[in-house]
Amino acid sequence: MRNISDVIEGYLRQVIELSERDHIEIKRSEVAEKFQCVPSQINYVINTRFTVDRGYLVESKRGGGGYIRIKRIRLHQKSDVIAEVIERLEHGATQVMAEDIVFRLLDEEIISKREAKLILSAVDRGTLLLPIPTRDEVRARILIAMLFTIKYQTNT
Amino acid sequence: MRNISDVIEGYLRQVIELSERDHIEIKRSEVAEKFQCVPSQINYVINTRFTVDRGYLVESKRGGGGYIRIKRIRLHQKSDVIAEVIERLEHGATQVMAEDIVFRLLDEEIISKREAKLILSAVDRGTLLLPIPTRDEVRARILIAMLFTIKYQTNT
DNA sequence: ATACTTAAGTCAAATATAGTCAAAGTCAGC
DNA sequence: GCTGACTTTGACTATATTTGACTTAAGTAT
Repeated sequence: MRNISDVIEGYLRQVIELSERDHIEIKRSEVAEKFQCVPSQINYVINTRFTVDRGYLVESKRGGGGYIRIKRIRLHQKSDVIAEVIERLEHGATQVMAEDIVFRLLDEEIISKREAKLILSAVDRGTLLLPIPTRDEVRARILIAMLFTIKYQTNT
Repeated sequence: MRNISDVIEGYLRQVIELSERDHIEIKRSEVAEKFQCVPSQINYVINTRFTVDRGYLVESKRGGGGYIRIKRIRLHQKSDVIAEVIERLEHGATQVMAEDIVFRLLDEEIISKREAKLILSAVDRGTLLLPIPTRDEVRARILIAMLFTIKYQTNT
């Protein structure tokens, strides 16, 4: 039996998927009601699953007529996605950040599944086996190096 | 009467066998309950019996809705070459060694040109930026991790 | 302006899982 | 009986989720 957070995540993803626009607007209390949970659970789902690293942007408004708006950031220029991602890595990368980024690149079809696995295995904490904060710094450098390789790749 | 670890191993094997999918998900506490043992016994069984060498890959998640997922993996056709190469890496890898190995894998058509570049960029001394001998050790671990990924591909 | 109403946000405690590690137990072979 | 490999056990740790009390912001009525 799955947990409710994953169910809500799946629901929101689907709503975004089926939407004509590039963003959706939800009412926190309604979604909470639909899934029989407290409203702050929706914040939890959004904070843990709809992050910038995963390619989402969230805005909201309180008070009467309030809403939570979730946008999918789909950049069609691959190099833009990579450049953006590299910028986020400048100050070190935790394993979770790395995973989010790699899954996003996979999702955007910039890398293949096999390449994703390759990258993730390279930057896994069990592979690097270095003390923090060196580990996060090395991880960031490896990711940046690999992303550069992908970005400036010749088609041969 | 066999020991409980063997019994649990047999049970899990059977569950995998009967499963439609190539992986199963279990709840550690439920299996422990079923066999009247402490939960960490399940970890013991998994660590000693469902290893990569025996063709399994294990993932898990903690917290509410947590699980342990056991996957079967399929050997890459060229796994012998990879195994041989990994052996050479056991005691650290200089950049030159890494390059030799990657070129050989490319030559044997085990990896693509793009993958070769990806790997080389990850283990470049300018990327790792660590002092010797740590650098050669980390480089070896990264290479081994990536080669393992190539060697063992899951069926999905 | 001020007070009231309606939302969403924050944060920490409670809960639910799984992981690690080392001590203690078991058993086969010498 | 002794030794070593393997197994069993449980205390402690790590991580993810759920819940609710309290806070903050925006709109509305007086």
